[in-house]
Amino acid sequence: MPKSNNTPYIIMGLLNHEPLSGYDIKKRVSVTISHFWNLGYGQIYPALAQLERAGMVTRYDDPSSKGPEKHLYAITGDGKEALKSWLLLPDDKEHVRYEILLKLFFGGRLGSEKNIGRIQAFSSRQEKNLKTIRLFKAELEKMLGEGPDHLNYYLTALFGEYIYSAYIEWSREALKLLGAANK
Amino acid sequence: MPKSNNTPYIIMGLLNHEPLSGYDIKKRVSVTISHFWNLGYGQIYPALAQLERAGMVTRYDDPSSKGPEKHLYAITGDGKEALKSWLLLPDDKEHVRYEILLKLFFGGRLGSEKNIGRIQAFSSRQEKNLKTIRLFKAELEKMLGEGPDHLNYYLTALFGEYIYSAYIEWSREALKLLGAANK
DNA sequence: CAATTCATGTAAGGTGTTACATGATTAC
DNA sequence: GTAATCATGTAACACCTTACATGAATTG
Repeated sequence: MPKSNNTPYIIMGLLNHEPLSGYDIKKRVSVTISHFWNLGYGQIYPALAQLERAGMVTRYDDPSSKGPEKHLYAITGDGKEALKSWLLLPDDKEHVRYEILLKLFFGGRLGSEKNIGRIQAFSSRQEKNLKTIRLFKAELEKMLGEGPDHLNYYLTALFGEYIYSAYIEWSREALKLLGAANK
Repeated sequence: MPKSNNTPYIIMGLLNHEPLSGYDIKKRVSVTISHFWNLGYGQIYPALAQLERAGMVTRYDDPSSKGPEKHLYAITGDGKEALKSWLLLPDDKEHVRYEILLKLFFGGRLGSEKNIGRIQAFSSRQEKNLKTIRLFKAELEKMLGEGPDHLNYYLTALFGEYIYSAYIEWSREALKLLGAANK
């Protein structure tokens, strides 16, 4: 999805709570927003350098770090402003890409076994995702009273729960239809 | 999502039924698989040229076409083989990107009005998508007896119905929670 | 007669993934 | 002592989007 470039805003959104290193950012992203928007190191480190050049964040070295040097980044006033204007913009439509549906769509002549196996693997993957997001959601539920942020975090976890459940329900229905056609 | 390069296989999958032009392919994609994998002209035309060079498709000019010249492409034996091996490969995990969740996640301090408006716009969009996919699904339902392909097409439309419905249900629940927090 | 659709393609630029390179510290 | 984790970054490449360029035929 070129032309969006949300990467710097994701970073600034995280830095808006506390200073973090590139490595920290990657971990935060992995456990929270990676379900709906993932980032790699190859995006994070260059974006941090660019944000620093633009005066959106400032860098300083963590004195308490052992081992490799740790660079912490903090958001500046300009960064906060930029983050806010981005938040006020309307959101672009969602982008999805399901290779499983591509192979299902074109794989009618493959025999139902192949298609059944494919859907079963998909369903198992989604069961795992559902478990993960439910743990996360349960954590957030405990903190719902603590300010407006937690409700919003909770809503994104709830989204995941709805979607993963829908994947699983579709799988069950699809397997039923394929099984019936097989006889 | 670089490194997948499913574009040529999508094209060959479509050509496996009948010869088509680049323009035709774009239209087919739009009404069928665009819900889970879209392609632009900037991908289709170069991919067709490359497939021709690789001997996967052959090109000939449509004699019956009026106006601009129309180039039809047909799949070759090599192309059919390549398509089949791709179909037998396991599928890569799904890739999703929801800008709305990004802005929800970071937008807790914006005030619930903004967040409510965002979700309402999202929900309307999904209502439209749901209507579209239901029309498509109804068409396919009529043809379910006509060979194994139609069941598979139907399953992808069913997927869309499940997902769009889940989006809408989540929206309703999220709006309820935001409304309650607002009081 | 104006707008839309038919029809093909290229070029530029941005985004995202993967592999590579490096090395210290901690846990088992 | 070996594996995993901490930690930073670069480079190459592939992919995708957008804008551009062109022009005929059809529909209202």
